[in-house]
Amino acid sequence: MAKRTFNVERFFQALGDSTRLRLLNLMGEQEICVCYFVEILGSPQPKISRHLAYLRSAGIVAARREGKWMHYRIVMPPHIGAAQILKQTLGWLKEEKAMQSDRARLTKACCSPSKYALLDGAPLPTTLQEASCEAC
Amino acid sequence: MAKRTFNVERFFQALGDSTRLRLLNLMGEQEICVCYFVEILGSPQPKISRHLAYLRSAGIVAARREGKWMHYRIVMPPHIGAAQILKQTLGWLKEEKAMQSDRARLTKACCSPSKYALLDGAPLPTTLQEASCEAC
DNA sequence: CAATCGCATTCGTCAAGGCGTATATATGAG
DNA sequence: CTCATATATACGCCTTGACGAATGCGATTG
Repeated sequence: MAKRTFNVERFFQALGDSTRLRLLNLMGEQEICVCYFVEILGSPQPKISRHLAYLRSAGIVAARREGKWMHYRIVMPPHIGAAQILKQTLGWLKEEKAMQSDRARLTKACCSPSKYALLDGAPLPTTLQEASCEAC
Repeated sequence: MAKRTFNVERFFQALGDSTRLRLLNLMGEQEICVCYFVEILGSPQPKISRHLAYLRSAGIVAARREGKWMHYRIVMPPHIGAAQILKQTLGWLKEEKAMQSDRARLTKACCSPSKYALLDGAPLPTTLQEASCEAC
């Protein structure tokens, strides 16, 4: 039920919020379930859901249901210019200290999800390549 | 009196408005006086001024006074990631039909500013390279 | 000095959007 | 069917920001 026609203003507006940038940074090339966002960002679950809905309405992310869990992933906008901007933004975020810290916490959480009440039993992020468990 | 610390959210928010994108597109590599924006966009002058102030506060444009006239130009943000995004966005805008139309009208207006009440006597945009008057 | 020009700012109004809290919905478990 | 879990949405409150209309301000002109 995302917006059918891509909207440039909406696209930039979606990037104009730090919570949403943190979510995009965590997704990167992976598909992640909502409970991980809640755990890593330490924000209330409704807040996370609302921002994910915003990103969905802007055509930047897509959701997939798996049982009780919802997985979110980045999708490239149909607009080629926007897709380039998005890629560049994601690359830029990777160099930000705060964003690296988020990603590090995510990696750590993935190594022992059972230690986090919210994550126990939840599906792990998929297609995660760049970090293996030797970080633990 | 622009914001001293560059703000990433503010940067993207500044790009999330079509009027501001049109202004940035018109500036491109030139320095343009406010009356040209008013003439080309056909918007009320206070509206133009407010959006230019927003872009200034986001650290994307700078203003220079010359007598009665104010000239605006794009300045690259101190943040290297933002600068790249901005450049890419400007390149993208050049390919948009509506943006090309704006630029065409600007070029035409520059050829005979005396035909436009608002522009008569106003300083021409400077460092305009890519378009000469053979368009007329 | 006063008038005018070019532009910026203020004011009132309205819609969008961010937040926390509470509640609804969907799925799986028992 | 009932309950618990995971997530989404609704609600009320507040802030931001977009707009038109009016006004303020700096600079040139006479």
